[in-house]
Amino acid sequence: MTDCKKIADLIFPDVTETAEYYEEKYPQRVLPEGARVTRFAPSPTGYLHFGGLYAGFASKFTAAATNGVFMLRIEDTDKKREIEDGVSCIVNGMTAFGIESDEGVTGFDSEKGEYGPYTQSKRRAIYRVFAKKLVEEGKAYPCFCTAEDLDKIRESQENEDIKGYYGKYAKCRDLSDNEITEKIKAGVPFTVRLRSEGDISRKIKFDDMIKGKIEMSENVNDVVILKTDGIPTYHFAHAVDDHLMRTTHVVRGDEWIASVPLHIELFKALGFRPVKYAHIAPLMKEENGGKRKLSKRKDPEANVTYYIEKGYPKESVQEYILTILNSNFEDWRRANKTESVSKFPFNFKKMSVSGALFDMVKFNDVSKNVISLMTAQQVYDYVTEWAKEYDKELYALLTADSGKAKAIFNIDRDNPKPRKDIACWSEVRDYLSYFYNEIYTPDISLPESINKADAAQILEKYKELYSENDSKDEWFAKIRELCTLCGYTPNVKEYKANPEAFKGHVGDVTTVIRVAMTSRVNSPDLYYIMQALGRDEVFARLDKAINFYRG
RNA sequence: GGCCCGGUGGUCAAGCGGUUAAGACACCGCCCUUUCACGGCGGUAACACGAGUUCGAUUCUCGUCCGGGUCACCA
Repeated sequence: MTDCKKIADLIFPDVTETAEYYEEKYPQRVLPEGARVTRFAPSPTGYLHFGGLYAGFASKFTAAATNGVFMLRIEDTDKKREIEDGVSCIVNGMTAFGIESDEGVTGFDSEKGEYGPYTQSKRRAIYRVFAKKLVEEGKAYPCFCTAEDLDKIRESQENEDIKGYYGKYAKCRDLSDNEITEKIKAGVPFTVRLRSEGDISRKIKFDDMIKGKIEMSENVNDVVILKTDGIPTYHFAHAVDDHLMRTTHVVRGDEWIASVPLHIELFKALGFRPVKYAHIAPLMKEENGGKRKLSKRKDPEANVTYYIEKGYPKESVQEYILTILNSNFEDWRRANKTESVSKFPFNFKKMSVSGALFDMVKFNDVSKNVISLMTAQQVYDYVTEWAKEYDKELYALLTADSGKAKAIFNIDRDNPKPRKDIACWSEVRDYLSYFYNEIYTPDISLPESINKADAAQILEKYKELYSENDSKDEWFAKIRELCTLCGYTPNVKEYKANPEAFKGHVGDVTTVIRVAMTSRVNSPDLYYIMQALGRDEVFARLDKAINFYRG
């Protein structure tokens, strides 16, 4: 007859508290009906992954949509993989993209909320209380197998359908009290394993919020719950933490589905009520015509700092994440053009069951739309804030004459059909380079349809006509006049009806002027550009172009 | 290999027994327009395959194939 109590005391001489103490310390939350308590629980093992942000948003939105609570918990139980500023990477990444937590870690060594600590390494004592309880009840036991022992077991299981520490492979499952006592007294390192009561022929069923009903065999593995250093594994920490923090819904990557039977068994063994799960499919990346998981190592866009460096506003990131997170988001957005995303009724049922391809083209489109709706002032503020850090030269240029900069950003912006030119702030330098000689590198080569002699003629005539005091209508009237003067027609329809009669139409003429002014065939309204440039610069560029075309 | 999940246009996706199989991005064309855009209209393009069940399957069942995940003292 084994004396579990004795073994437990032997293993956990440091434990003085009881499970009941913690049950009382972290009482059931008092929340409105249907409120969900969720958490984002990353490990500080590297930069914040876009997929992590994606899952974090899903957690955040579901809590927000139900007036629940959203927590940030740091899962730092693997000291080997941890990196130094891992926690700040996570916290900064979340604030940069506007995911605020109601409770949890707020920075290095700081947190808020009544259910903490929210950093697993600070919860060691708690885990040990519950592990001890399991040992006392005979539901867990010490295991003295070494890494080599385990390797051998693995090798011997090559032809086994079920791999792991169970049945005849679970060598330490039935050690006698004496053996255990001796080894522990001798200081032999050990882990604590769950004594699984699962049966492979029995099925467990659970209802995933996203994937629906799933049926799997019960867990049979005596998995380790406490490592040799006394720190819990993910599985054990998950059960203890989410129970004590009174989490109702666990949103996580679907790589966890396979361990749900284990988690359910753990909750049961601990006497906890299981949480509800929502397993999210991973974001994919296209490669050689195939799909693969967005990779931290291979894909720069997997790192959220990529979006910060490129200067994507957080609104764009949120908007895009929502479009791939909930299939009806775009419809909602069309119906609620200016509404804050926090008003969106987020719903797991509208989530994709399989992994979506991360589409940079679509993301840029979404971002252009978001930015097109901003005012010139907002754009200016965002750009300068970004440039201050990532493009000091641009920052200096913009802030030296903020009036000019805002006027530039305002071109074609304060109207019902704003342009959609900018996807991120790092594109701004190129977008407005021609307004600033300091960063402008002219390249006034013409499209093939226009020859240099004609271009030079247009420009020469235009020099005689242009006046910086013209109103927009007057300016345009002169462009039309210029067309006629040079053998072009101001009327596009007329040109199309009779292309032989003209060298081209007004579009060609403005293209010549546009190229001379901006080095591009595509730009915002030319009139305002020329206004912003000023008389001297306009003529200087006209002359320069004429000389260039005359050779 | 065992177990789990998935497979609708190039991409993301609605639809869940009877539909001309939505919509968005991309692409093409037209219209609007002083240009460039924006916008509007239209177009190309899809139910992986094979059997069932059914009066009728994209929708249900089974099999095949393909993709993904998982089988650690990592999370």
